[in-house]
Amino acid sequence: MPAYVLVAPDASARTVALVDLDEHAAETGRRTVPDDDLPDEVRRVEAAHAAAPPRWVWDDTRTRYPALLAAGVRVERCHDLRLCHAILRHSERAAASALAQSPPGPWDADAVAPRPHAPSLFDALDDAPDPVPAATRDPLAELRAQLDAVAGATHPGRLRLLLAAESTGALIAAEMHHDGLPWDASVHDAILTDLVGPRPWGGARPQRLEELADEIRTALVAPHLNPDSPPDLLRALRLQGFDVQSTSKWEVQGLDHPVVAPLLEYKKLSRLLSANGWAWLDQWVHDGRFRPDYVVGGVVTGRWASDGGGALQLPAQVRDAVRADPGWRLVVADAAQLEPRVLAAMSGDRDMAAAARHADLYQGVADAGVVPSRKDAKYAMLGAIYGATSGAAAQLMPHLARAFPRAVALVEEAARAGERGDVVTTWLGRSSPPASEALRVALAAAAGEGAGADDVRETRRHARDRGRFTRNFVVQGTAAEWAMCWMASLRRRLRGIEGRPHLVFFLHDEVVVHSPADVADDVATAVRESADEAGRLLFGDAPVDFALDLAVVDSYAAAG
DNA sequence: AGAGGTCGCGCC
DNA sequence: AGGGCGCGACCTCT
Repeated sequence: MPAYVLVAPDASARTVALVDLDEHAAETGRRTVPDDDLPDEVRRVEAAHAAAPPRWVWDDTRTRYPALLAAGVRVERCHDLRLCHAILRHSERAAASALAQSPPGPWDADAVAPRPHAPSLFDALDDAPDPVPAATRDPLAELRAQLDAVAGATHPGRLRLLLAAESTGALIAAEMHHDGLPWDASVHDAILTDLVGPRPWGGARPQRLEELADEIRTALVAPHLNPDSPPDLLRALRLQGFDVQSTSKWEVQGLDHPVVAPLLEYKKLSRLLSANGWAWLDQWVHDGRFRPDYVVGGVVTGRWASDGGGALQLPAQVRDAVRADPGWRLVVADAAQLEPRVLAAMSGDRDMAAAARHADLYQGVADAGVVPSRKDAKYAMLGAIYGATSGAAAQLMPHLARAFPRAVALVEEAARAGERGDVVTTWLGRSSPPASEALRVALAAAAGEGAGADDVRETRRHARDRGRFTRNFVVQGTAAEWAMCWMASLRRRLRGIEGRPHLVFFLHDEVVVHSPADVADDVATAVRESADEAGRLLFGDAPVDFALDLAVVDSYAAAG
């Protein structure tokens, strides 16, 4: 059993204590190490336990790890008390634990002052007190509370895996920020120049956008129209006799008018320019690297969010600027139709798993004769997962329910639970937020006598909204767990490959590894083996394949 | 002037 | 259609 090593701030927060902890046994060997010496101490301990790497237990990877990375230290494993507390606090599977039953304390998010940024000049002027000083948080006591909660949980093994995956995610997020995504600013500049003309001086509109703005004004007979103003645009469209409710792409597309083509192109280009234009390049790309902050656990379902630069929304148009360094390659892999595969595995639906044996799951469903075409299969499957209530997807649902009764029943039950106001839980044990107070009150009122018809209708609508959320939650959340296990497994394998190939990007069901060219094939193998391992870690021997689309490329745009 | 809300649209 | 996000721009309110 590997030793736990605890990093604990003392009252002054200037030193840390290292404690060898054998699970619940008494601590031994407490030693106090000044913050400045921590990188060397970590290096020493990691080397001493190379065979069975220690698990560093600390309050918050976001605040601890960057300094270690800057000093050239990589930690093998950790337990992030902040992230794990958040999971255990809300998980139905640990609801009976002392941790879950205790009142909100210093480890709960809203009680802890966020400290994502480096101390700045203004911190000294900020007289708002830290709601919970770090010294009131006792990492050793919290670790014990968390281990107790896991030990007493239903499915403790799954919960343990979730906490390990989440914590490794925190390590990876910090490492990806540290290493950065290779970004060629000259390629990015060329893409922009090609689309809209050279970068204008100051805040002026680039040439192509100015031309399009003129075309729009002419077509709408509105010489002073500002195409960036939705109200202006809406007024002008209505003056042309169109009964439109908004200026959205979807509504404009349906119109028959000369303004449509230039307006849609204008929207596309101005969007690109404002989101990922020259200003973005200036702000986010330095020394050939894009370094967003990844926010582990930033989405309720367990997906990551990002902070800065819109890292998880990089449009296809600029992906060609992601280039491997000379002598390096990008290994790009995404899990094909991850969510339906996850649904097949978690529901134990063997017929759906058989369809997932096909590298293209949707084609597999079509081939099985469930629906006429691949396109129908995709619509139906996404409809089942997202909760389509109308249109083609809803029409296909009965076919899907007949062919894959267990899979459809799983999402239907999740939806019904959400509509009742219940909490739902992913495969590994992350629970959804509770229903809003408003919904609970409304449900209780609607169940009583004398409820007005309008109120009942409104309550049903609200309940169905939440049902769609909980339906999706169990699948999206479990897919996020699979992805985290995939990435954690990959990280471990990459450490065994020469030349330090490293993860540089993660996007829900897709990873990018920056790899020395001569080991790129080994990396590709590691990516595939990791996907298999993730499937086994979550679902054991469930006969579901997790197919990957994988490419070894110089440019991100060349993948997929 | 600044905060907060909404729209619109990029990604999965 | 239907779930989850982030972010910039515009707009309104204070």
